[in-house]
Amino acid sequence: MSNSEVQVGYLVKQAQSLLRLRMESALRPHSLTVSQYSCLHRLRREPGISAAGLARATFMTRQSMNSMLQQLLDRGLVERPARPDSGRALPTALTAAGTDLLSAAQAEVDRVEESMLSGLSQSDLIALTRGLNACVKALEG
Amino acid sequence: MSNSEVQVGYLVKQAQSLLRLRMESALRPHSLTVSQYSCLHRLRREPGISAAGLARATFMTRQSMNSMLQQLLDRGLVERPARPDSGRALPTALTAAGTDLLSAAQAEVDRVEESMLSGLSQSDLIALTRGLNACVKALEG
DNA sequence: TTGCTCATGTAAGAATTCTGACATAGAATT
DNA sequence: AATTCTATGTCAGAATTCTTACATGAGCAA
Repeated sequence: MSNSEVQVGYLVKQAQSLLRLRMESALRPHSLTVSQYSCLHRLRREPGISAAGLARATFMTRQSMNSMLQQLLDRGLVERPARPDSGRALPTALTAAGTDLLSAAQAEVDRVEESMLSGLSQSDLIALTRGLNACVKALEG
Repeated sequence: MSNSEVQVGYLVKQAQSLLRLRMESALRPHSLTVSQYSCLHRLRREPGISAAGLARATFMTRQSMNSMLQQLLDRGLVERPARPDSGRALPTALTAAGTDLLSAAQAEVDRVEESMLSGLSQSDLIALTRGLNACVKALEG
C-alpha cells in the first residue's frame, strides 16, 4: 500500500514488464526469447497463418516478424513453403521440433503465469480478466 | 467474446500494447516518445532522482536511460549537475520547459487513460487495480 | 586502515525493432 | 476490362534498447 495514486496505465506496464522478466528467465534454458515463444504459441493455435497475421497477433511489425521467422526457420522450428499457392501470403507452421520445444517451454511459462495469479481468488481472476478485456475493447474502438 | 481461453498474460500484453499505441499518437504532436514521457513524469514526482533510479521506475536499463536523458538534456527539458555533490549519482530534475511540456502532454495522455477506463464502473476499476497489484506483488516476490 | 560489497555512471558493440519505401497478388469498384 | 484498394512480403537504414565490461565513490566489516 505504498501509494494508491498509482495510475492503471502504470500498473499495466509494471505487470507486463515483470511478467516479461520472469518469462525470459523461464525461456532462457530453451534459448527462446519471449517474442519467439509468443510466435510459436500462436503458430500452434493457428497453423498456416501468414507472417503479417502473426505479427498482428504478437504486437510487432511484419518486418520484425519476418526477420524473427528467418531465425526460427534456420533452427528448424517452423516451416514455410518457398512460394505461395495463392496470393502473397506464405502459410507458416510449426515443425515437429518446434512443437516439442514449445511444449517444454510452455510448461515453465505456465508456471510463471500461475505464480502471477497465485494471490487471486476465482472471483478476483474473473474481475481482472473482465477489466482487462474492457480496457482492450475501449482502446481498440 | 471471441474466445474465453485467452490467458491473462496475453491480455496484459495486449492492453499494454494498445495503450502504448494510443499514447504514441497522443504524444507525437509534442515530439515525445512514451519512454520520454514516462521519464519526465517520474522526474516531476521525484525531483533529484538518479538516472539509475529513473531507469528502475520506468523499466529500462540505466544505460538506455542515460542515452535518453542526453536527448532530453539537449532539448533543455531536464537538467543535471556536471559533478555529483556526493557519491556518483547525478540528481536529475525538470527544467521549466520540461515542466510545461509535461503538463501539456499529460492532458492528452490522461484522456487516453480515461477512454481506456470508460467502460468500467467504479467497482470494476477497484477490482482491476487490486488484481494488477496482486500480480505485481506476486511477480516481485 | 584495509578489503569487500553495492550502486552509479559510462563506453563499445550487438541485437532487436521500427520507419519508410517498393513490388506484387488478389479483391473490389467503376 | 480497367482501375483502385488492400494486404503481404521484402529491402535498406535508422533508432532504440540491451549486453558486456570497466571505473569510481560510499558503506560496511574484519
